[in-house]
Order: sequence, then C-alpha cells, then structure tokens
Amino acid sequence: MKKKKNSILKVNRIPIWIIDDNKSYCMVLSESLNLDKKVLCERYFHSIRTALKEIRTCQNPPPIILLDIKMPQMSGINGIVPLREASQGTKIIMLTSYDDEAEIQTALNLGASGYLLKTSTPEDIIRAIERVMEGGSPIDPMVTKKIMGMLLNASKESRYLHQLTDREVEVIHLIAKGFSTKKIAKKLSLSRFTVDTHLKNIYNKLRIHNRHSLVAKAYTDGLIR
Amino acid sequence: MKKKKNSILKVNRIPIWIIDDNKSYCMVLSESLNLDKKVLCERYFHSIRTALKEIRTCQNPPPIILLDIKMPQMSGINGIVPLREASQGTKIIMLTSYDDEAEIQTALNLGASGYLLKTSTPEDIIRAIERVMEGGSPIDPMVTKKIMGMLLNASKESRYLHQLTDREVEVIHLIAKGFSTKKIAKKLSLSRFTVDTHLKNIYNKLRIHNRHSLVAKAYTDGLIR
DNA sequence: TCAAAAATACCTAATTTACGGTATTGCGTT
DNA sequence: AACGCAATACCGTAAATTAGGTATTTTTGA
Repeated sequence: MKKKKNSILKVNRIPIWIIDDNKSYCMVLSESLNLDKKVLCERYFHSIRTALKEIRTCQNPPPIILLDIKMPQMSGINGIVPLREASQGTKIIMLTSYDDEAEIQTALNLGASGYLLKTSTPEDIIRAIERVMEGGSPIDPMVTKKIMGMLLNASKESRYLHQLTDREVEVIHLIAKGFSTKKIAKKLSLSRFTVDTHLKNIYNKLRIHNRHSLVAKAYTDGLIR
Repeated sequence: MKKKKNSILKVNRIPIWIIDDNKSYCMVLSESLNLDKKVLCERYFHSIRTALKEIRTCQNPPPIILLDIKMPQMSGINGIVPLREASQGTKIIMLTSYDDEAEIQTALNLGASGYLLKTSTPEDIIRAIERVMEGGSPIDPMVTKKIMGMLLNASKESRYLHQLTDREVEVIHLIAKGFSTKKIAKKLSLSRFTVDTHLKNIYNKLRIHNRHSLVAKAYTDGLIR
C-alpha cells in the first residue's frame, strides 16, 4: 500500500462534481451531500459540454463525477469516454431514473465505476462514492435485482418463446455439454434415433441446421448460461 | 403498495438469525448488529443442521438469515434450499470470506437474496438487511467489481490462456454464427482445407473434439458474449 | 373419453466433420 | 542464416450428422 492514496483520502472530504441537466435536483443533491463531512461537491454542471471544457482546463480534476444518464443534448453514456480521457484518474458514477439493462451494460463497459438510481438517498450516494474510492463498483441493489431476475427468468422465457418441450430442453443442455448423439442416447437411455428426432424437431423450431448454431442460440437466448 | 409491509417494518427491529461456525465472529457480529436499533439478532447457530431443526419447529421464523458460506460439515450453499423450503418467507444473505465467482452464481441461483464479504462492516450488513427487506439484492461492491472485471477481461484472458491466434479466433466467431467449413472458407476467401486445419488446431488447443463443444466453450470462457 | 401433443423408434441417402498425415510461404527474432 | 510460428493448402477416410420419411405408444388437456 502506498501512502499517496491515504493522503488524498485524508484531506478530509472527497471532492466531486455533479453533471445533471435537472438544475433543482442538482442543487438539492449538491447541498444534501455537502451536509455530510465526507464529500464536497465542488462544482456542478448542467451539460457534459461545459463539464468537459472545465475538466480539460482545470488544475485539480475531481476523483469522482456523478453523471446523469438522461440529458437532452448528449446522453450521459456518451460522456463517459471523453470525461475519462480528459482526466484518467476520475471515476464516474452513473445516476439515472431508468433501470434499463442495456444502459447498465453499456455504461459499465465504457468504464463507469458505479450505477445508482435517482431514488438513492444522499447517504446511499455518499456510501457509493466511498466505495468507488476504495476501488469497488457499487451498483444499486434494485438494479442488481433486476439483472438477476432477468438472468433467472431468461431460460424459461426463451423456452416458452420457442415452444420447446422438456425433453428437447434436456437434449439441448447435453448438446451444449459437448455430447454426441450416441452419448446423449446412452445418458438418457433412449435410442439414438429418438435423440435424432428430438434434434430435428429442435432445429425446425429454432430454424437452424446444426449443433453449433444450436449451442450459440441456447447461449444468446438465455436458455443456457 | 400494501400497508402490511410497513407494519412489519415498523415493529421496530428486523429479527434475524445468524448461521456461522466461527463462534467468536458470530457473537461479535450479533452484538455489533444489536447495538443498532434497526435489527435484532434473535438467535445464532454454528451449524446448518441445528438451525434447520429450529426453523422447522419454531413459531416465528426470521425474515432474514445471515448464512456463512464456509462451514465444516455442510457448505452454506447447501443450506440455502432446505432453509428456504423450511420457511418460504425467509430471505438469505450469504456471508463469506471468499469471493469466488462460481459460488456467487450458485448461491444466487439457489435463491440467496444477497452476497456480502466478511470484510463488511456491521453498518454494511444492516444496510444490506434493510435492502433485502425492501426487495433488493445487495451484493458487495467488491464482489460486483470482481464479476465485472471478469466479464470485461474474459475474452482477452481466455484467448491468451488458450494461446489462440487471430485467425483462430476469427474462425471461432464464424463457427458460433453457425457457418459450415465451406461457408467459412468462402467468407474468409480461404481453402476449405485451411479452415479445417485451423479447426484442428483449435480443437487441440482447447482439448475438445467438435463444433458444439467449441461454441459452448467460447461462451463459457467469455471468448464470445 | 377423445384428440392433440409429446416421446419414442426405425430407415436411407446425402453431406459434413474429425483427424491422421504432409508441405509451402512469409514474417519476425536471434 | 537459422529458427519458430502463423497461415496457408491438400489428401483420404471413418465416423457423425442432417434431413427426408413413417409409425407406435404415452401423456395430457379439454
């Protein structure tokens, strides 16, 4: 462990910036956060453009930026990359009213360090900031829940979507484990012809023509994880 | 929104049980949590067996159980299903010293509501309990970070791990799209023999013997997402 | 209880795959 | 110059797969 990291932390409050087009929310949040002694909202901006201009010229870019995802001119998503390029040390916590899975994925892939819903309390946000400073990636539990629910239900949904039968799903899982027709037949105590028939029916339902497509589809459609 | 939910919350403290073989940790945690007025650790057990016996016979099973994952006789993982069956209303928060990805997946799939590392402070744990009561699924930010890192780096790592060449990776992607040897050859303007050779080399490197295993491996190893 | 759906089994022909070889070319590194 | 490695290409063949049938039994739902 280096001393440097501590020194930043010990200069009392963690400096942050907020970027959010909603001016009242921005002000209220800023003041709420400043009530606590842990963080200090130094500045806030109502557009990514102005924030970018500032971060490129200022002396001390903040270690943390709270970034609203939904903004008129430029989506918060598009702000992640330029902001991080302008200041490599800065970590970004997305703040949003939506809980759209695709956005979460994109935001995190682009290098956001956290993802909070706007229903978060100031305490939640402060906690998240501290977590990010420690190297974590806080994601709102509700968001986590949503993603998990998605993952868990995907296989059932997909199965229903394709009208696959129990046996067919069973065969698909074995195919995905690399088994050949014969092996599957042995494993399920069936004739190889039966397995063949199941496979043909699966192919027809999924409109594919071979095993490798089947495995790919099983993964992309969430039938298998 | 129903009123019922609030009524439960308003009976002051949320009752919880702790199951952890480490007796001193168990006691200390229990007392720490009880310092706060939000939760009340009613009981703690040092084995799943005793906790199960109790939950099956008691009048008021707790809404929340903190369950240690690493225990001598029976892994905490195996406790999830019987505990939930014994008391359907009870939600389980896994508590562990490890941050093994497979365990997280398994635990969550089996119906655990949260996953915290033992480095969590009592405040973290109380917060997590409240989140679960609200229907969320708190996962320790460090754990989230680990999973994310895994997802992001998987393709590169996996590729490096298996020493696959550029061309080989290219072929794998086309296989995953369902193309046959001939189609791939046409697409890449190669001889079908060349594609065949690439495939043979891939099989040797990954120690597999057919296309469907390849696609499965490409997905599970994160070569494809 | 009757019909539909699912699961089972078999056959054949055409096609594709897997895998054992061998071999040439080009591109970096030493 | 020598070497390793990636990429390319070719051959032959046994095994596996796909796709077109037909057909019986079991299960299930209306």
